[in-house]
Amino acid sequence: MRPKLTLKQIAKELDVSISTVSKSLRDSPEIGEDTRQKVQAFAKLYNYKPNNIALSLKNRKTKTIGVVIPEIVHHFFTTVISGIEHVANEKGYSVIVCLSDNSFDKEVLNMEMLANGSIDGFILSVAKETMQKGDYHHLIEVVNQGMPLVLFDRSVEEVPSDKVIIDDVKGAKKAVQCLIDKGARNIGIISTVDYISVGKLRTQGYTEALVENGFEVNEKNILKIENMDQVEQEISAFAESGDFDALFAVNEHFAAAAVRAVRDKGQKVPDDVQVIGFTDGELSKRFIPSLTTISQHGSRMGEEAARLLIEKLEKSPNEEESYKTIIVETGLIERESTK
Amino acid sequence: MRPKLTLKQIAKELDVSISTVSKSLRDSPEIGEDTRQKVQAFAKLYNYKPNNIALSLKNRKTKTIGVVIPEIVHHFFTTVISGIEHVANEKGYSVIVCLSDNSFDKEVLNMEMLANGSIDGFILSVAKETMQKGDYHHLIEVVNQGMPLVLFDRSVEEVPSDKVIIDDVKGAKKAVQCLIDKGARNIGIISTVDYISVGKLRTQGYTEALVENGFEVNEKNILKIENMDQVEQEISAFAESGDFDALFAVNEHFAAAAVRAVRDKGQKVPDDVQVIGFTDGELSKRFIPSLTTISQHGSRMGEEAARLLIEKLEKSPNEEESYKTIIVETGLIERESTK
DNA sequence: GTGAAAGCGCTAACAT
DNA sequence: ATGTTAGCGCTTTCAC
Repeated sequence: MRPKLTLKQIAKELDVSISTVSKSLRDSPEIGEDTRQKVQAFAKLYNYKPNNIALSLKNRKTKTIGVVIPEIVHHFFTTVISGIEHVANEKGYSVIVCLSDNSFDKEVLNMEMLANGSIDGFILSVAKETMQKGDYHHLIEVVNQGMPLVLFDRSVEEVPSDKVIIDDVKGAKKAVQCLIDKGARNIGIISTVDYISVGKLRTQGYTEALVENGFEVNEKNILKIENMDQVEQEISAFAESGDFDALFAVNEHFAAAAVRAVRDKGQKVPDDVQVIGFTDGELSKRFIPSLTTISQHGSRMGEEAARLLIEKLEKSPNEEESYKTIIVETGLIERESTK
Repeated sequence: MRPKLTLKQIAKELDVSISTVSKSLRDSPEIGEDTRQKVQAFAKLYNYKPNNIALSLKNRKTKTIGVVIPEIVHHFFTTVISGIEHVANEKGYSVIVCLSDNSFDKEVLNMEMLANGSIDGFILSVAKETMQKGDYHHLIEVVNQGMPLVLFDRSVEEVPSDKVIIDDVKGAKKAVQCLIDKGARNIGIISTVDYISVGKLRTQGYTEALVENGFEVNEKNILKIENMDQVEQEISAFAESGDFDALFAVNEHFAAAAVRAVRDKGQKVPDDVQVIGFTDGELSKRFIPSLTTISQHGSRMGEEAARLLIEKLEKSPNEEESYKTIIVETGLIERESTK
């Protein structure tokens, strides 16, 4: 077992001072040609690589980005991470991923841990529980300490920071408009409870689209799923409860469950009931029928978030503060679950 | 903007020495009761937290685990990460995730980056390209430097390290046996090319199961998918090519595609053709028909890997070296795609 | 009971 | 052209 080489050891080995070694390796003009050659050759031979931790301590920056997300077993977040990774690596940054499990406490804990020098800045999507509590101290605290923060997807107005979001209202309108254009007249929405901002906004988009098309909004056509353990049952009951010719689901699981509920009811998708989802994942693509969906472009969001963060990290500290919000356009992907 | 507090500042503020502050905070008995109280109160008030980087440098350990995986947009890896995260956090470790994108070069680069002091040990699943090349220098190098490494899923014999794998052969046999028990007589397998060890092993399991049951093995019933861009077409052609009454797919995408191919051919799942997959993801669960599958217990694998790594990290360095291989049992989850 | 000093690995201003 | 020194934030040994 051969432990990692340090400058000190090289210096001893070559019988020069540590700083000579350091300068040689960084091609400082102060150093004589021959010494430089010698040192570089030695370093190369033994595959010297500077210690990141020491560099971090010295430079007061770690070149790593902390990502905190509610859950990873979720295709959307996964694509976001992938987007973040790509631009981060491109610019020489590492990514450290923490999961909040949608818990407020874990979110706080993770952030504290990372904020103590481990990272240069945050990219974060707020935990469900945090939104519920409406307590954003930890986020505000972090920006007060001068650590850049980019919020994405589940973002909150109360925190002064860069943001990358989609236009949920517009996306939902797009979905509903699509259904109306395809002849739907009695459209149900399967959404989440209102404290999840995306659920709320998508419901709003649904309502607006109906109104703009001169349709009535019927509260009975709006399902807000509370308990994630009973998604199937709730959706089944909902489908039974009304005479829908189209259903708009705010995520792909709900959409899949909706298709199943329609089937169970003895109706056909898309002939009797059209279904449209939100978030374009594997499930939507592979499902039979494959699901028409509003795509969120997760990896685009990740890329934008990373770019925004790195931009902030690398600008001179005395530039004036300003926060951007990037709205990533949603797309409509038509597949088999609509006519 | 209020930057992070350091020991130095506390010392100045309280007009004591840095070491007094340090000791007070760590409840050293050397320090007088009153000073200790004073320091601790101050630290608490201003929410002092020690700098991780400085601690890492001092202790020569980072309390973080590096995870390198081929891709994240893949439910299995996602569940593994989630498993790793949970036990890591429990034991006070952070997790830093890097993607190799199945590229040899990116795998090497990522590992070099992480190995330079950023982490205490690796959990890794080998990139496709790396397996293809059969070049494991970077892995061996890392263990030679004394950095613990745990390989999971796509593991390689050539590297002396702990391993967490599933018994692919046995899992595949379980799948095929299930099909045979349910009356299948002409079973096709949809696999990957042989340099992907899991593809090879699962194909082997398939063959063994057939032989053990007194069936003939027909090369024409074995599809090895080469080009991931043409999965659908290849599977369609394969389904058309034979008169199968059951198909065993080595992952869930292939299984979903198989169902579709069967449908396109005008046959029914499971009545005419039964289908069974490998890896239990969202897709299998939500698909219609939902897919019978061999489950890999990704999060169990992640947990085991993390436990193995942390165990090694925390044992005294002079204990004798020994490598464990943990085989996580596969399970059979019966759903609608089999009779 | 408190503080000074060394050291983790590295860089850079400042000697020589 | 090379070396010495200080310092990033922290712990710990050793003096006082």
